Amino acid sequence: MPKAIFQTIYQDLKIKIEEQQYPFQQLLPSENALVEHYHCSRNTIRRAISMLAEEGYVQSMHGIGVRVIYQPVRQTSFTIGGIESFQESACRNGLTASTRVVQFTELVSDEHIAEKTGFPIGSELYYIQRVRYLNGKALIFDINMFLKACVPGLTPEIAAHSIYDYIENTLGMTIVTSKRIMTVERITQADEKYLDLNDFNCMAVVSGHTYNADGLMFEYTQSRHRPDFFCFQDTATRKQGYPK
Amino acid sequence: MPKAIFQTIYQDLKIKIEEQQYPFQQLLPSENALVEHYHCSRNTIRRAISMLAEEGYVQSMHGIGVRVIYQPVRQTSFTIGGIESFQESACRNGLTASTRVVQFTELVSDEHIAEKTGFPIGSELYYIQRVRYLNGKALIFDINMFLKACVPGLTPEIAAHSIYDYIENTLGMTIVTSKRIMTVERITQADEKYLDLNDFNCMAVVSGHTYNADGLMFEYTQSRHRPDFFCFQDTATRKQGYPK
DNA sequence: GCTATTGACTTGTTTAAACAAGTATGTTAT
DNA sequence: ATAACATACTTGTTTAAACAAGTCAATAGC
Repeated sequence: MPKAIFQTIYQDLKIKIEEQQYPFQQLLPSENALVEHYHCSRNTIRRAISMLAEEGYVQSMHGIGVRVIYQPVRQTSFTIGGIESFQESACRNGLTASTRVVQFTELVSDEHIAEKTGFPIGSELYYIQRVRYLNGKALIFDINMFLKACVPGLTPEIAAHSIYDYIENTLGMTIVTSKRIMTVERITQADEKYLDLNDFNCMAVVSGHTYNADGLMFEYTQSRHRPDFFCFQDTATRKQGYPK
Repeated sequence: MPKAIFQTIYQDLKIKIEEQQYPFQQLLPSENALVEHYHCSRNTIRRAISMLAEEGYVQSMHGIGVRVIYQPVRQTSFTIGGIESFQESACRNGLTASTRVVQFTELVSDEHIAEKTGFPIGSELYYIQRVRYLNGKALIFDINMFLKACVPGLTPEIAAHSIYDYIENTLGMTIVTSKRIMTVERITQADEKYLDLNDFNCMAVVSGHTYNADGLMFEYTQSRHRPDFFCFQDTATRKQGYPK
């Protein structure tokens, strides 16, 4: 439900670019032209455009215009982007997804856990292990740790469905920022035990720290993907005025 | 060299956060307080803050303030971020780097290459293979393809040093946007031939398309990393007003 | 024919103002 | 005591305006 004007314009432009009404390599209408079209101020247009630029849809050129650099990508594997739940990602990738909870316990953060996850020593946590199935194949092994105080009433049943759905819709908590680190690690015994591995000896691992609307880190997640079903997309823009 | 005011404020706040003058979990001074401090408008302050939020340094909370969520990260392996050359990354990670050019040829894009790289069929390209050494170990295998028309006069000597340095400082071209895809792939014969692999049967692969200031894609790169020396960091923020 | 300049575009930066909306802390009335 | 309200903060959105700076093409002057 985008209520803000800039959100509406952003979405509208985005769709038009994806549908190639504004084709690859062409210029968008000038900011002033868009101001007339959408009946808003130039600042609002610029905000929408800057969001598109961040996502690698367009690129502004001083004195020239705004060029479309979006090209449709064929999705072959399981693509990760933004802050999404497993359900959302699976849906976007057009795959049938299911989840099996293989461990659901509580524990208290000790020195070793604190070092690895960033939870202060003594924090009470839920510890969850889940196997994710895509089109029937066991491809992803998820380890989640939640601050118990932030996610009260979590059950294995909820974990089997969607924890994010529970957090956002039942608890009414908003997820805002997620910091993630991608690495490639050797397979573990748990990987071998639970997943359908094809003689791979490595896994694509996404480790993430998630913050709620209060700026409190309430989740640490490690998501271990079988290499041939893993894909992560990113767009980087060069900062102007780099040091030196 | 930040000339813009918002750049200066952004850098100043960033340093103060990194030095923990504004510690983790605390609130920044309010926007109005910062307006007084920096003698600028609120919009300019907000722009600096929004840049920090994008990088996962702070998180704004409506009606409350702006919370610092930056925590120093220990850099264990070779970290990739932003748009950086190999030289820049190596320097930031405190490693000694060297490069060996193992192939330097020209070729013309055919159907197969066009499909994989996005260069139009018939484009004249430089094709370069390089082995990257970190602290003396062969850990990264790079494949680069450059639009010959955009990077004239490229030589193996330049490739052994820094192509980005040549592009930006000698040719005066500006690199603006880079779209990257991270995957994990099985090792190839070239990986085995050139790199010091420790019985890994996978590589961390970063494939990237780079655009210059004209919005023209002029580079396709595939960078193949030995898993234990690969790390990619990312910060995602949840979009408000998500569809439905 | 060539160069220099002008002018009409484009995007980039900054300001000032107004109002909306969320949060916290009072005080008041019940 | 508690609920309701006022109010003084906070950040969020939008507008209008002015000027800077980059690009491009037509034009004027040589």
